[in-house]
Amino acid sequence: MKDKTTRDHIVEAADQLFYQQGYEHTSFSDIAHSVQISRGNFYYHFKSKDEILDAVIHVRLANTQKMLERWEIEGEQPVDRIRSFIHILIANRAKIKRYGCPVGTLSTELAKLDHGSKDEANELFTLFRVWLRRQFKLLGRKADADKLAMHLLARSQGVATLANAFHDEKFIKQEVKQLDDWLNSCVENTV
Amino acid sequence: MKDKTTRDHIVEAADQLFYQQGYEHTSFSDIAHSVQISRGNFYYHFKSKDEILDAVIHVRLANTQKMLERWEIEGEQPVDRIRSFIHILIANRAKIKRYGCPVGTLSTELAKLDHGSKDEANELFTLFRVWLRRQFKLLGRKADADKLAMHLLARSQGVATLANAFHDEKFIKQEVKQLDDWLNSCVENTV
DNA sequence: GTCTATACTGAGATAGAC
DNA sequence: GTCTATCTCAGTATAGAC
Repeated sequence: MKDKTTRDHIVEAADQLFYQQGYEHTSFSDIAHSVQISRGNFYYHFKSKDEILDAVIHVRLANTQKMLERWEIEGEQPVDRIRSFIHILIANRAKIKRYGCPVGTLSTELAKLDHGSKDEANELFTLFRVWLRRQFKLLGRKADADKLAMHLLARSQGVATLANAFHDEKFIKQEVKQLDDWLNSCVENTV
Repeated sequence: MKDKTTRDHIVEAADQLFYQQGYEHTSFSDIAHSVQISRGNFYYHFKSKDEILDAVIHVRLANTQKMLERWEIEGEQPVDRIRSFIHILIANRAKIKRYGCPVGTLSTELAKLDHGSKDEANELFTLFRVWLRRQFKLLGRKADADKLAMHLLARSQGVATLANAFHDEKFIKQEVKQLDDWLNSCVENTV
């Protein structure tokens, strides 16, 4: 479990590079150079760039799933769990400022390329959406749980996009404060 | 004024293609094919792809400026003008569903490429930001006008990103309704 | 001012030696 | 499992004919 295979290293490097430079702009040479293996070598591990993307997406899906489960355990109340989601904006603010949201930017890029894996990439959004929806239901907002989940997702995306464009971390904090207030008002309006 | 030059046609075609396919993914061949000229030919008009991007950005900046001036004339009250901004989400919903927001997606892509023109592309955001800020000030929200402008920009971006990912026009309408309510509450809380 | 021919570059991909 | 060598192909760019 602890010894990472070369394949794992490739996926890990590709994951980072796809986030930082974008999928299309990242070449085999970039990944090979990052992993310190020859270009030809990793055709032994992956037959095409699409295959690497597929592997990256599945790693991200698995990691996201694990994170959500962790939040579920750590947060006693649904409100606390939703707050965990909101506060990744703060935790990851430096990276968001530089590269945007890893979920949103990949989704946007693959949509433009009309790439075959775009639906799988959007599953990342769905993972969050379903999880948030469940938390809002547990909160007592059965009727509009999905609406609230989508609203929160959209707000987070917008914050990431603008923080990236304006290179502004303070804006993230400003908006997170408003999101906290919004979340509290959701609790008060519980049915 | 009415006879468009070949150069204008190239910029127009590039503008569309950059929006639909992304900047990097659009090749010279794509543009040449769209304008019906030979590939080699437009090196007469533009020395590089970067130059075309630059021209496209400047056309977008000019068009945006004109649109903002139009809204300023058409809308009697600042509230009406801000509402004009909110409702481009509705007017352009079909394109947003397919390609996302033209401002946000270009900004995100150029940030990842670390492209030299990224700051110019972000000027598009600034144009909206400054204009919205002025409207909020006119509304009587002098103290937090910029905060409100950025908040509105972020919300719009988020809506566009998610509508694109989930291919969902109804979501746009749902969120625009909430933005209308939010705008009304801004007026009520006027100092 | 427009087009053809051509050269250069780098990315994606394969074969086969070690 | 890793390497080098090599191929193809598309995108970028230039020179010069018409």
